Amino acid sequence: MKDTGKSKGDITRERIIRTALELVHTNGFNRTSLSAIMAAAGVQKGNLYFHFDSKEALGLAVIETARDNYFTYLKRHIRHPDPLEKIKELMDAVFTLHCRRNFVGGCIFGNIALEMGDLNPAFAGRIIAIFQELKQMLAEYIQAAQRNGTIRSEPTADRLAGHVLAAMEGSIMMAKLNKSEAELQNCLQMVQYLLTVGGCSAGGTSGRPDAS
Amino acid sequence: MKDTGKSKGDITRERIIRTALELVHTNGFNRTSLSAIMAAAGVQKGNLYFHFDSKEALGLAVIETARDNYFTYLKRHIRHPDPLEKIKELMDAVFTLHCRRNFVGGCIFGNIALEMGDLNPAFAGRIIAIFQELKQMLAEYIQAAQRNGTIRSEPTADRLAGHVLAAMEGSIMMAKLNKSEAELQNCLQMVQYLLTVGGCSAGGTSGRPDAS
DNA sequence: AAAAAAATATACCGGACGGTCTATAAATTC
DNA sequence: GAATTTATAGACCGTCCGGTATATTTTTTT
Repeated sequence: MKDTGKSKGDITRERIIRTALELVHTNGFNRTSLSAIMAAAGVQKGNLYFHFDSKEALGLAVIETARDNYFTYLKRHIRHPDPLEKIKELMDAVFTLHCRRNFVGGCIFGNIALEMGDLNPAFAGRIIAIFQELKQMLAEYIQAAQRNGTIRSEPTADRLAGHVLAAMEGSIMMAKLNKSEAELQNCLQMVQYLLTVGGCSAGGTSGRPDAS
Repeated sequence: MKDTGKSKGDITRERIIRTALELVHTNGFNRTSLSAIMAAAGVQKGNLYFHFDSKEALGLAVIETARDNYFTYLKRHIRHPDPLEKIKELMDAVFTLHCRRNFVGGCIFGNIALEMGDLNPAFAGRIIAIFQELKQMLAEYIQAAQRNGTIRSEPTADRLAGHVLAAMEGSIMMAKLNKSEAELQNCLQMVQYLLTVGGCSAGGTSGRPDAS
């Protein structure tokens, strides 16, 4: 038969990754055992090791898939032409994701960053690159909004983007810990304050956030 | 002999906690094995289990000691009478700590928050309380500065404090991941922007941060 | 000094871990 | 349809894990 895209092995491989992704997201990498992945994916050990050389290799594939899912999801939710609105849409999309998960798991990239940052250079390198992508995405929107006049021009777009990303990760940490969206909403408002108050010419499309 | 404070057992117990604290800080709780603690503390298993009922009990004692060390350290480094300066001193003290560690380990509370937040309610509860203490500390300084006129009065002190704490944790995560203090310094500056720019009457003792 | 309590040492346990090896079963190629 | 590659299954291994049970030493009390 001609090659029609996905072979049986590909499907199994993807199912393993998808299953492992969910388990790693909620339990962390080290606490997710191969046997747990095998049981959840309905796969025997020999099969798993046919598709992946090691647990680390599977972990890297999981990170890659998580990244792809994440950016696909983000791009699907950022539709507004105005750059400042795009930033809000981005943050809102991220935070909605965590609310839907009932704050279980938190940010899988942040989790891996803290769990493996000091232990596995390969993992750390991939997470660094993913955060860099995210920061770049934010920085482009911010820069456009600065040219637009809807965001203050004083601190560099890069600096502002770095802070927004850090604040988001910190807020997600607090949300996971407290099982509450309060800190996520607060982050959204505080970032709006930081970006728009003082030194920006126009109020943009939504104006200043209220202090409710 | 009369009781002169620390018995031999107390000293051993403290040595175990101190050793475990360092190991947990750099490797995480789950990846720190009892045998590693035993080897590093020069203690046999029977001795360890004489002082602690379980690994979890030891972990809770470690968190408690880390908390005490942390607040003692902070209070020692916050000396300025001006509340806005106190906030800067606090952040600076925290960040200096991480620089001195060469960004290895990061924030032990944040680490445990992400590692155990979904898995161990006892751990999560203690970390929640510690972050609450920190937030309260920040909120008091912020509120004083708001009355002072050196910090804008619009968002609640509580809201601002929550954001500062989240931003700090996120920055420490990035610093640990990238082994760089850049994100810590950026956090300090962005927080100063957020707190002081727009709506505050006076420039305080140090004025606006430059964008270097 | 004897008795009691506190503190430390050591051997052991069941189980889970990541990983390897070999045997098949299924699909593809020739 | 035979050969060969791809894919799956399952038994096995050495190691380390947290925890227990017991023995021994040290300290304190009487």
